[in-house]
Amino acid sequence: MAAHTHHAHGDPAAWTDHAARTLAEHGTRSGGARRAVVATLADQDCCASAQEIHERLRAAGRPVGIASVYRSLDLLHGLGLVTRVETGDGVARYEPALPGGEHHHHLVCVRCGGVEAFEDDALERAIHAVGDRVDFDVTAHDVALRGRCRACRAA
Amino acid sequence: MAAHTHHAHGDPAAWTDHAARTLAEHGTRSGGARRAVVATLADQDCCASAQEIHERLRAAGRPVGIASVYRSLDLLHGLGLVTRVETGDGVARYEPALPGGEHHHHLVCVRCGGVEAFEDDALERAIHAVGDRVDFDVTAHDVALRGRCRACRAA
DNA sequence: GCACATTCTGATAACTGTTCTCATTCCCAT
DNA sequence: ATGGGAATGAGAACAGTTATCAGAATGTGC
Repeated sequence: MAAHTHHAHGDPAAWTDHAARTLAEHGTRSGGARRAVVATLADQDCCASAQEIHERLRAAGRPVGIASVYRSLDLLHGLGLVTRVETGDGVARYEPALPGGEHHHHLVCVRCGGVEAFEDDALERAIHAVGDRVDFDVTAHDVALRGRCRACRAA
Repeated sequence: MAAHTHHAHGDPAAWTDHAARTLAEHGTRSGGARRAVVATLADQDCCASAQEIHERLRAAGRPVGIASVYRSLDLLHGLGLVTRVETGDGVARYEPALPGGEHHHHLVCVRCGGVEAFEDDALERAIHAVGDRVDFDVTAHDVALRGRCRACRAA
């Protein structure tokens, strides 16, 4: 899992602004801890767990209580500002959700636990078709493909 | 979540036999606890958590240590005899995996936590197409649609 | 059928990720 | 500036899962 400078979610600043606006509209106050969590989310390439965010903040010299990290993520998720991703190892991961609704899905390596993102229009269309067909008011979906990443395939 | 007599996985006895055979080939001994877990899995309509299986066994007058339930599920999963399903509430659920590879996906109600199953060929095709396109050795996949079930939509 | 090596089992302790509690701090409308 | 209420952080509490270990069950070779 190398660090990337590329952001799969578009301009980080755009999402940060969008998040700040939505939070303000919701009537929340702007505390330092949540602002730090939002900044960390905006700056990440793919999904991160609460503990990873907590650790990243501590490393950046802006320690935030773990409870505040969980609280912030919960609030952001409730407002639709982040997507919760389950990779199957029992930890919840989060990533910024763009207002437009564009999103990606994940490839999870069963060996190293690494996560990569992919997008696929045909897959989205198939999922929406299912949603229309079914007696269920579908509001979200997620897809995880499991297997071995390039590095782990060799090993 | 009403109990159904319909089995989404075909003939329960067929899977039970398949499981027994695979376990024997793998060189495991046949203890009572694991046999009871296999029987419970075979008899269920959709995915169940370890704790649900534990409870079901206790209710049926065949109590099994919770550790044995987890151990059995882990072994069965390792042999590809069960599928692990993540519904997003932090608990792992399991259901029999048929040898042919036929499988379904899940509709998760975000309100009551209920789970329903669905199948869709177009979705499967789209997923396989992604698997071929991507630099990842995909061996499994799962899809969860989230929303409100019929009952919770009204509430 | 019997003895034996091994595996399986179950009670319980330990761990991990997450949520709850509550006293304190901080934000911001007034 | 100040007062009321939300936000924060430390730590306790919790749930699901995994590890440990002594005793019971399995099945193989005789």
